[in-house]
Amino acid sequence: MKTYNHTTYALLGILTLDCRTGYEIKQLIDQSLNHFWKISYGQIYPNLKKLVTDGLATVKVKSQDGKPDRKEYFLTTKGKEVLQNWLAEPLQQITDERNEVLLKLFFSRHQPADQTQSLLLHYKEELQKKIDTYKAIEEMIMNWNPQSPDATYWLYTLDYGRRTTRAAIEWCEATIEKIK
Amino acid sequence: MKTYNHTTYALLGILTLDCRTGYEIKQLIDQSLNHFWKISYGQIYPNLKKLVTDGLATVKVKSQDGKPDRKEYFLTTKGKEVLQNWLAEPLQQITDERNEVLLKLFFSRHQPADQTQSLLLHYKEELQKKIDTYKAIEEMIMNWNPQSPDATYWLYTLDYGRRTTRAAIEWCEATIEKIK
DNA sequence: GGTAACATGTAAGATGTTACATGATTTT
DNA sequence: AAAATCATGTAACATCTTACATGTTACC
Repeated sequence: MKTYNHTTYALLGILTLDCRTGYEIKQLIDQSLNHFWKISYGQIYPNLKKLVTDGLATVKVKSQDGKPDRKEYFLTTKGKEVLQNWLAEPLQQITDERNEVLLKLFFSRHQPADQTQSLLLHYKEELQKKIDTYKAIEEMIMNWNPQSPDATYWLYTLDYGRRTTRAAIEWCEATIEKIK
Repeated sequence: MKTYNHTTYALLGILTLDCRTGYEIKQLIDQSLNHFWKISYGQIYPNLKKLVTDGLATVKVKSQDGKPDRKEYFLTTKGKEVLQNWLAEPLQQITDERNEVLLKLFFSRHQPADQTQSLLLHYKEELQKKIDTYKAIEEMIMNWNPQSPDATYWLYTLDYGRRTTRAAIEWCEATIEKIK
């Protein structure tokens, strides 16, 4: 069985929603997957094209008056199959963490203690902003369609973000105290 | 001020330890930074070379009998400065998460509930293995040199891993329950 | 005799980011 | 008049992974 990259799977998943153009996909990701998955136009457009050549999607060009043309993408049966097969596959990586704060902290004996403290303080503030974003995402999901069978799963991913971010904030506080 | 990539900063940091060759660096990272920073030989060797051409390190070739030649790298004053400047800089990204489990979960209405449960169960098991690794890393740090001024910071990074992983495990348990 | 540990490296390919390019309409 | 929104895309570059290539010694 052929394998595709993660970007492809993300696109296949999003196409099961009513999200059809590159532009819409980018927006949806920025609004609801952004906390655990990012994607740029430089990935979206070439990969959408590839979906079509691989037979995973079809495309229809729609002219709109007053607005630019839209290229609407639709999953094929094969595309849906590939998505479901991927879901059923075991995980490849658990987490692909690359944490810049921890990298800096690891070498922090080479800087004064107060500099390390402000590093952690800054990090804590960013994490608190993240918590605020989660609130905004939750509201967006609820406004969108809370009865949708998708919504339940989306809220689970949010809960993950909240719990782990909260744990990280607590770690920040504890570590700032220890450094004092 | 010129900027370098993260791999370069990681190498500069490691060269402040008594870790001098590409091989040793790889080992150290696999043993103690691995939970938040990974690196491959394909990054290490070319980047070490670049450190020298950029004037951040010098290299001495040592012949050993019975063993292959070692190329030992040493930080220059400029190298130490670049490291310290980077430590003092504000963070570029908070976290660069790309979480495959969450990506799958986000689209999990396209698979049966029991498949999603086993996805989470598998994830939970992997997280528990991670907790075990933290224990092993802690022992390694304590055996190495617990009095070292570095060790304190290393333990902080470990604590981060433990706290956030524990939170993730709790989330797994709660979410598996909810899906039932 | 085989494998693990020691040791250095390259080449190809996959993947991702950033900046640029275009252009209409709508809102401020 | 300027900026934001809608909409599509590319090219250059940065970065990372994987597989391959090479060779010795020590241990089982």
